[in-house]
Amino acid sequence: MPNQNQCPHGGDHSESCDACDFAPASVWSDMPADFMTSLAERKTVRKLKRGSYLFHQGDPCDAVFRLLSGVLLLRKGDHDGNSLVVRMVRPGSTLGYRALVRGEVHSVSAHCATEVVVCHIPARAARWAFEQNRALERDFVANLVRDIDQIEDQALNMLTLCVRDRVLVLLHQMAEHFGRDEGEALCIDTPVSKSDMAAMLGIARESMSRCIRLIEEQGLLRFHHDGVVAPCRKRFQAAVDAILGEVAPKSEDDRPASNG
Amino acid sequence: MPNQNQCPHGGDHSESCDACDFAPASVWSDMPADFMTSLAERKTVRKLKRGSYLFHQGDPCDAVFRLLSGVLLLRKGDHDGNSLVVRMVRPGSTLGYRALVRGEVHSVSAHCATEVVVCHIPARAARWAFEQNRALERDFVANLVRDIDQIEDQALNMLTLCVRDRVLVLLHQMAEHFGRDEGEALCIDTPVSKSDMAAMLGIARESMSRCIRLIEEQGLLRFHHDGVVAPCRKRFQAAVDAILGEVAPKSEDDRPASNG
DNA sequence: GAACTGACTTGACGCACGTCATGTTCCGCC
DNA sequence: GGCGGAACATGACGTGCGTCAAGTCAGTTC
Repeated sequence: MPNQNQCPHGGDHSESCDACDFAPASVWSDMPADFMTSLAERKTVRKLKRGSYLFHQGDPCDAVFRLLSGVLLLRKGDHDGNSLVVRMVRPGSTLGYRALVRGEVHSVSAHCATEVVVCHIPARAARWAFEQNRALERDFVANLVRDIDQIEDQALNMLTLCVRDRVLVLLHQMAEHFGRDEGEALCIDTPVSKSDMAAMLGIARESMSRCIRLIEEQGLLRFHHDGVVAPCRKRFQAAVDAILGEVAPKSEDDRPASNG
Repeated sequence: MPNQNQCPHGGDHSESCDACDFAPASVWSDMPADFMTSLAERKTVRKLKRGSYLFHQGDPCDAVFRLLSGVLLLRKGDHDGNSLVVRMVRPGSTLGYRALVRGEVHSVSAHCATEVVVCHIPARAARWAFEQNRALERDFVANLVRDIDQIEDQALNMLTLCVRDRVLVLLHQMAEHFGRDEGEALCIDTPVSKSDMAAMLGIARESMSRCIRLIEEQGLLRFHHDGVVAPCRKRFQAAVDAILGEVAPKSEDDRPASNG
């Protein structure tokens, strides 16, 4: 992968907002400078506290957002405690695009799992940007497709896996973005609470607790209040591979599968 | 060796091929005539028997398809019996677009629940079409977004609803497209078997059977080998409303359902 | 420190649903 | 007609997980 263009926020711009969108590995990263400057004039930065909402399910969609820092949880259902977390949004992602395309209302609520900083791009500015720049739109579509794939995979996991396996898979996914190696071990700085994780998996908080104990007894992971540690990364990886291997064999070999 | 009637351009189907994409309520319907003519030269019609596959999970994506008649089930998992049905594709829909965007392989298998006729549009022709016609691409993206919403709703239902409710909701969705009024009653000509429905809901076939008996005892529906009948449409509707009202307190279901 | 509060844990219990095993019905085929 | 194989149905049984109810722990406030 091409390693990486630095953020050109060399001090030309007084606000962090002006720098935000030049982060690497973003749909915005390849846009011409004048285009970005022009876009920068139309956007603002917002900071939200943990627990607050960026937008609610049912709100009209009047902007797209790029998440600069923190973690958002997209919740569906009643915007009170019992909702289900559809997706976790990490820094660098842009959201609200779907509702923009639909031109309707948000189908999810965006809940701040941590303190959050977002770049707010008004719908008109976003539409203008797409009009100006077809490559940008293409990138968004590609993101959209990735989203669907992810959602489908997740839905499949939810339906086919038991709670223990769901927890392991979720933490494995989190490790991709929040994990760091420490010798043999793998430390995952989970940005969300255990309750939130339960909501992401569509399970009861109590089940989550029981499951945590089970996983700890099996020696796969150790849970602390500020994160999760896999004492042996390979063992953890092997466990996850075993889970996902069963669901999607994907290989060509037609096993006899003498079912029944 | 399965004898898939691969129907090349020519023979009896050449005419229907040229006509196929001009069906109303389609992403293709607003395209200029010369554009469509040009596109028509690049596509072919294929006919597949019930039970065969249009493409398999893992196959490279080399085309998009528009379903002309019949019903396809997009399955995920092992391509044997135990797979889960991710989505049902009805005539008029175009599929394979996501894999085209990704430029990778199909993430699902397309299984013919009935005899099926599709219009086969090679990937290059599709890309050419998008290049030529931005509105077409926009429409596809809009479809994509609708897909996501649908998948998310479905996933939410799967997680939150009990089996009985899932069955009722599924049949309610089917009624939108395959239902017809007969006085007080509502007849749903289900294009898929009960086993397939079970796979769509992620439940065991036996659970489906038990659930059918329960629903019949409650007088909501009556199942026959060639379809399902709701003796009283309003009562059925009320039952579904009660189910969805709890889960999604937002505004009512607003699907154009313009396709026939 | 004590009291309070929210996040998490633990146990008891029940039920919905999957699994296994065995009918039953339907339908094509010789 | 009778046979054989799908598709479906039914019953027995085990269990995973949700629910309820209590208990523990950590961080806050006074």
